Amino acid sequence: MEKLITIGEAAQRTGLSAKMIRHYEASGLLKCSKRSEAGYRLYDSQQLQLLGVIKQARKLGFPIAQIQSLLDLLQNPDRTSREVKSIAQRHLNEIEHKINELQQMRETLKQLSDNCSGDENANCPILDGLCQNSLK
Amino acid sequence: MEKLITIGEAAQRTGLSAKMIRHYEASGLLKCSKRSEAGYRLYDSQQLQLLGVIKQARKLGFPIAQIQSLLDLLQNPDRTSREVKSIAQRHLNEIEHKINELQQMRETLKQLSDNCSGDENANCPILDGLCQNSLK
DNA sequence: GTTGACCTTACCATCAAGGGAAGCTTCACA
DNA sequence: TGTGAAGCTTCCCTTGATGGTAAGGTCAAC
Repeated sequence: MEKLITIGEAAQRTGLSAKMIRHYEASGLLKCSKRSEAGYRLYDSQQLQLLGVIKQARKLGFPIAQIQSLLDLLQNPDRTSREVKSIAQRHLNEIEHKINELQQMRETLKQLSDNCSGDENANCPILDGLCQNSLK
Repeated sequence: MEKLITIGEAAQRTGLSAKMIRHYEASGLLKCSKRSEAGYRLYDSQQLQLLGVIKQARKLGFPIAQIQSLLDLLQNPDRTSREVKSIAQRHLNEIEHKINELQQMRETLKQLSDNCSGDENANCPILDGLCQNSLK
């Protein structure tokens, strides 16, 4: 006899919020199979495990759609690690792209900021930089 | 006699989309002062300049609310560069925080990915990593 | 005078997350 | 047995920057 838990306990165990567990369900990630007579969602330990996977994947920044694919692969014994790695690689590229964008911003902003005295004076290289005419 | 331009030309000159110029106006960033008889927005060169500032600031990732403050300071002769620098510094911290988060994700993901053979095998360290039981 | 490019407003979607309302259920304790 | 608190349900709204689309008015060139 499998122990079933309510959404609140599942939330506590996984570190997700009950709100988000319902949201993931609505997004098609993990449909809850059982309900109590009163309509409460009931999760077994396998589903709890999958919720844990969702939590970990979100922590790594995977978008819902990719988590969907990962969950599918996880539950498919015919998967290949190539398929999994491909998803991870795509996400890794995405992450690196974002890092590059942010580093670009940081460099530019840091240069402007370093040139700014930050005192009572109205003159400001940061504003000057923003006014730099890039108009066509 | 100042030359006035329509939103389409302003968009072209600044690199913003007409859509976003209207959006910035709705957000209170830059209200367009003049309309043609037919109701078309008309921008003078000073406003075009400010739109350019908005464009540059967005390029650096500043959120609308901070751009609001920057525009206010830009147009206020009594500003101090300290105020400007403070805004830039806050945003810089924000950027660095995001970079750190992403780098964290990258490291973890890269480790998992490097351990994955990416072949026909079903066994996959990436999935194993995601299943890593973090349940309470 | 018609066509095509441009403008207007208004509404909807994205993405992950959360807020809050209104109403039902469960449980513990007096 | 009653009551109150805590937990659950669904539904709708908000965030932030951006884009899409629709329905309609305007302007200029041919």
